[in-house]
Amino acid sequence: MPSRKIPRATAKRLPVYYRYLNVLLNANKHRVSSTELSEAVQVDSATIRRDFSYFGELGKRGYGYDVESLLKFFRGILNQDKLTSVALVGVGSLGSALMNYNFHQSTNLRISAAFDPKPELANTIKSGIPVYPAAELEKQIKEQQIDAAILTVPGEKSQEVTDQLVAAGVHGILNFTPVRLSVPKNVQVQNIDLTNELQTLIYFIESNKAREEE
Amino acid sequence: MPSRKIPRATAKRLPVYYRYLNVLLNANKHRVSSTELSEAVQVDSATIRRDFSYFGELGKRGYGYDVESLLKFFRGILNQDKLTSVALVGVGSLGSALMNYNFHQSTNLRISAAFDPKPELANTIKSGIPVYPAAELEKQIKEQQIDAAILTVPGEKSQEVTDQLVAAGVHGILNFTPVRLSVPKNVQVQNIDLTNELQTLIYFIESNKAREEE
DNA sequence: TAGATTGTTAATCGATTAACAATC
DNA sequence: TAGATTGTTAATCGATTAACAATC
Repeated sequence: MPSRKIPRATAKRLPVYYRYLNVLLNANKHRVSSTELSEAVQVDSATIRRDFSYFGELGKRGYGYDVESLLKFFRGILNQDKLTSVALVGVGSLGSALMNYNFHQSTNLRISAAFDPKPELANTIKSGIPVYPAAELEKQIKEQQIDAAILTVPGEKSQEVTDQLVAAGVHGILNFTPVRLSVPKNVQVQNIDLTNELQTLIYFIESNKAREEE
Repeated sequence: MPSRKIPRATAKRLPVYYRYLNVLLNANKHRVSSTELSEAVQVDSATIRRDFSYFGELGKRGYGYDVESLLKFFRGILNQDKLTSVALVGVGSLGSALMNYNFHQSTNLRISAAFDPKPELANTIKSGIPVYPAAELEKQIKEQQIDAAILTVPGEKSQEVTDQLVAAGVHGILNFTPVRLSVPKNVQVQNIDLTNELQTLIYFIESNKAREEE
């Protein structure tokens, strides 16, 4: 039902488009051109048209794109037409913050189960999400047919927990630990390394300064 | 003292290399080849050699790279030879988690000031970091000569706060809000959009499944 | 028809990688 | 010298973008 092979760079922009289309809908706009979109999402208009074109001829020449139908289309592409349940493993301070984070408000995603080995957390409810002991990980993930997990455990535990997640049938991991996980090739990993991001930012700032001093 | 123009993709990998070199140092390894490094950091060995070569001839043919001297070199490149102070604006649950996050352990970075408009937080200390009222933002940033800020305010406030940060002299922002900030071109922004990351992950999982069913 | 904007061709750019001469 | 591994050339790949014919 979707289409051929979508470039990775395009896939990463889809949520950006999707979000802005929702903004337009709420503002009661019915049409939008690639140029208008371009300004709002800071992506070149030709790139936007190219991105859209991977999915077919979604616009009308001389007119632009119909907000509602485009939104409806992307809703399907991004699996936003059904609720997706996600697990979170590691209820430390970052994990807790993410449990409290409102993914659900803007998307059809929710964290439906959290796991942590600390006995005092077992079988409690945090930010409306049940917290299970680590031992129940496989059972719950299978029962709830969870496909994706957010990994916020300490780095030393991350590979071990990953193996358990994979064994339980998870196909994607959003990895907040600095460890490069090894997973079978049918499992997706997206790394979010906060230290690296901050370090890179500092690097760019400093090299920018150096460049300006010329 | 550094060198010419480093490609963006290379710059983003520098912290990854840096971290692993520290691991090697702690493990008392004195030399490493691009092939060994490649396995650990999951980057092609030719890419690693190319990356390093932007900074000069850092290795010895037939031998590899000397861990200690490479580390020393990258320490300079990544400004890890001096302490860098960073501000955090928006002490919500994500902000609090980041204040508690141990950037400082693995790098020479620390959050030295946090800001929040909530009166009950003003002039308290959280996770060892002083929290100032929003009104003191410009004053503190200037006094502490802070160059980079972590932005964890609600999306609606983000542009306003960004303008204040820029006015106060900040040159880089790690933006956790979904808003695409507009900043002067001498200011760096790195976006970390958690909702997008999760949505993209789900997209990849689903399209992988679709591909496997063939 | 005149004006606007798409979808796509072709050019360009940036990043990755295979392969190997240089050399420790 | 023989073996190993770099640094770099050249090829390839993937992503971006200018430009414009197609067409609403």
